[in-house]
Amino acid sequence: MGHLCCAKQKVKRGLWSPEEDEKLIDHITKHGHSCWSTRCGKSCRLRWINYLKPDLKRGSFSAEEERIIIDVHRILGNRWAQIAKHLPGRTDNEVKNFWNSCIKKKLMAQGLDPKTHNLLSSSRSVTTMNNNSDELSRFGYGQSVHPAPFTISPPIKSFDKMKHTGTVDHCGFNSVVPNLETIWPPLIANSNALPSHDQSAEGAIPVPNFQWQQDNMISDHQLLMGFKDQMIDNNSQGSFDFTANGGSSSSSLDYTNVSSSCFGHQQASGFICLDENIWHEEGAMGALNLKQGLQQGQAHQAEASYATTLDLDMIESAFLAAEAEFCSGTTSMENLQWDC
DNA sequence: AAGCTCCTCAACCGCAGCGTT
DNA sequence: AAACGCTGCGGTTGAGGAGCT
Repeated sequence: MGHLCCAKQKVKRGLWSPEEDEKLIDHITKHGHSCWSTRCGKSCRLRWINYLKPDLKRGSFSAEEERIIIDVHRILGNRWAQIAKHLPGRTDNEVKNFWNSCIKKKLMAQGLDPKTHNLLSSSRSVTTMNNNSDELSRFGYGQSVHPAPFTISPPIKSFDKMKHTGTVDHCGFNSVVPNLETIWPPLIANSNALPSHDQSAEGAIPVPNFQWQQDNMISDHQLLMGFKDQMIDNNSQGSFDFTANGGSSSSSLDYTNVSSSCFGHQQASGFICLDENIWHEEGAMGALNLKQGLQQGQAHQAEASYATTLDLDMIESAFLAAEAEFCSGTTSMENLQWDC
């Protein structure tokens, strides 16, 4: 490996000796980390950032860290530095190595494309989604499916698709769309239906099942569902949780910048963009589980307001702001949110 | 024990963006 | 405006260790 600047400066390259590490630590202790000179500056900087900094967490990644990496990667892609900001004590290099050596393989073993987090299988030929057992079993519903991570599209891309692809033309999306109801009118909700999802999660409040339909799809790969004016506890943050119908798996969506509102507000609105693998993994049915902050007894109101008017410009600007905040690392996955 | 393969991860490369001259 | 240097990032490499035959 020829490091250009090293070759020019005729400085040492290769693995670092303990003595050099000591020297570097000593130098930084005395002079700070803004003066790189003797060894190649670039190499020193890297050594410090990736290995010597005192606040670095060593050792293997925890299950929680792994989950965070997968979840953030789903949103940001290979932006390792951004991902690492959500893992205190971990470096971008470390996260990248862990992804390449471990997580990638795990996802592939689950039949998921590590780049898109979608199913690798090309058997996606949804034309009509009926609530019958054949259709449901075709998409895994009612069977024992492996726990499926939910895939959330990067919000900006979602909007690009919504606004610019022909796929949504039939929904009238290219014209001025006064409300989201025009693109997902048939969220069938039966207010009397009993929830059948996992209610064991603390604070979970069930809402009636609804049925995914092709009309709810905003592109070949995405579904859209929305909510409006959901009652929120004044003192808590509203967050939303998708739970597989039947309770086979649960994946928090808190961080997906899909939830909205809530501090100091009584009501929240927003929408959720879901990738196709939810369709596949969870079958035709899903249940929205309003996890925390919602007041008991408000489930019907939440259900009834799925398909009501939302201002797209407002949502887009909220998305942009949320993404910027999220990418800057100033917002953790747990509290990413915005006011509507 | 030797040889081989596979895996991990520290380190390097090349590029882009930014500030300074 | 152009040249230059610095910094930060994502992709890639390869040394060394573990495991297997």
